[in-house]
Amino acid sequence: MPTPKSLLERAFSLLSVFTVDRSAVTLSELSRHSGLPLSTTHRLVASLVELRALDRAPDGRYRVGLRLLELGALSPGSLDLRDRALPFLEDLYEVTRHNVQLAVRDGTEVVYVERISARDAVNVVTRVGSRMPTHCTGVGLVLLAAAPVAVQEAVLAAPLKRFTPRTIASAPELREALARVRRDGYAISDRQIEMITYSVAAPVRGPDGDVVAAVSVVVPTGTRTDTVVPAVRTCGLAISRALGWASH
Amino acid sequence: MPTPKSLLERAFSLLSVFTVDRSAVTLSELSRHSGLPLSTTHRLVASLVELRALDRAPDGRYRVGLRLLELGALSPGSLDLRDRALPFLEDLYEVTRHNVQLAVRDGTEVVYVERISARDAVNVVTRVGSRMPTHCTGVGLVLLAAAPVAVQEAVLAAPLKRFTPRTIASAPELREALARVRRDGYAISDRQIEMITYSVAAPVRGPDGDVVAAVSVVVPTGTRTDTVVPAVRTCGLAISRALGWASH
DNA sequence: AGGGCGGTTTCCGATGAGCGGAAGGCCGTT
DNA sequence: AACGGCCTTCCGCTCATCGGAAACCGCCCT
Repeated sequence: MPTPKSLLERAFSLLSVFTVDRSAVTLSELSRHSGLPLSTTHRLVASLVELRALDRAPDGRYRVGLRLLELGALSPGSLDLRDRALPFLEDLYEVTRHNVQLAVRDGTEVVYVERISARDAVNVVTRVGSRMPTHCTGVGLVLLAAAPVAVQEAVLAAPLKRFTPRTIASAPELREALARVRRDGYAISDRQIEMITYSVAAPVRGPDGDVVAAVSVVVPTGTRTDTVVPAVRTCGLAISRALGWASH
Repeated sequence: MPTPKSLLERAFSLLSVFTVDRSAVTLSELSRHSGLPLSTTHRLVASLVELRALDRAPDGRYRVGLRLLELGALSPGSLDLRDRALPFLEDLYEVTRHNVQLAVRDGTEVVYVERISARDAVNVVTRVGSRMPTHCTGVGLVLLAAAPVAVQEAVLAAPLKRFTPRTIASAPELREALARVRRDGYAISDRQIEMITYSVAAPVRGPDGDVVAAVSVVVPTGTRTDTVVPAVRTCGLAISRALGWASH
């Protein structure tokens, strides 16, 4: 948070203090974590509460306000995409009984817009609204493979975060993986996040044929791919069709 | 939008231009609908794009950015509540095969935080993040019945919007309905929104026993209540228990 | 009781960020 | 060529914002 100057920047650096494991904070915590002077924080927070962007709990702590949930629900993918995709995601879940996810790309990252979580499934690292790098997730590889070259270069140029020994961590490896995704039409991210799971992802296309999202399912290491892959690919095609895409 | 003066107010009046059926707008539309001068709009929008609160589509139109989805996902209910409740909501869906909803109260309105939509269910008026009045929805009645008196009075004092001939539209009716909810421990909102559906709702309690949310299921008019009511109530109790509530 | 402490709220003068009218550029359409 | 949307840039005035300081409020400890 290097000295934000504009008011909006300040306001957002306040909002950025909230994370999954820090969802209710006091005023002073907000001040400390955002780096803003206390009195400034106080004033801004008051405005944000006024606008319902923040909520003040009876105990004095602040939480993210429902206004933001409302606005977030309008973000691309949360509207058309989400509604149309849901039934097909449910089908995919029905078949696989593992975590099913729908994600879109935002810059060099992926953002999950929908998730169906199996009650007793492996992994729960992702949630709606959360971000992950593109290089190490199934959805990421699918979305990156279809992204503008500039974005791909940006990812390739930056250091690739490693989660496990199997994580793609070098540019050549990543290039090869992307080529494979383009050739095959789907991606497998094998034990890149955790050693006990791999994910299979397929593209979702809009009416013009460009990739607007990716579906994936996360299954335990050892699951046979020959049943999962067709299911995911079919799901991707089905959602694409529901979005108005007609294969050439 | 009566002449917002603070910068944040202006920014939010821009964001408020976006709605479910107006999710992509041009700069001038933003200016017109928000009432802000064009050059001001231009400057603010640029900042918001910078912060990823807005996205600019290739065609020049603006959409709500994924940053807001990310932040919205941290709002109360979207975190703890949502995750813990989901499995039980799925159970309820499994049993009823109709639209299942989870909502919290925000001031005098309810906001839906989770929804499981049956593919071929009646009604799709609600969606995650959307708001409804308290007086005419099942979840609304449950939440209002448990709300501070000040909130109840505020609702009773304001005009009650009527959707159908069956909508509760007078203060005495509403008082009686709330009393019934408190007595029975659940609410039935019969044909208040559409004449072809009614909804059954039950409270969800936090560790301290206070009502933090409400579950409901929307079923077609004519469905027998004696199977639906126990299912919804049980679901509400199950989620409460999962949240740490122990019925004294 | 006293006193220290962490958090919260209020005040107010200086200042620079934000304001928005105006002018100019870039399409399509008539 | 002229018109009419829409978008972008410029720039001098001014008022909203800034933040240090000081008071305020429980709360715990001695």
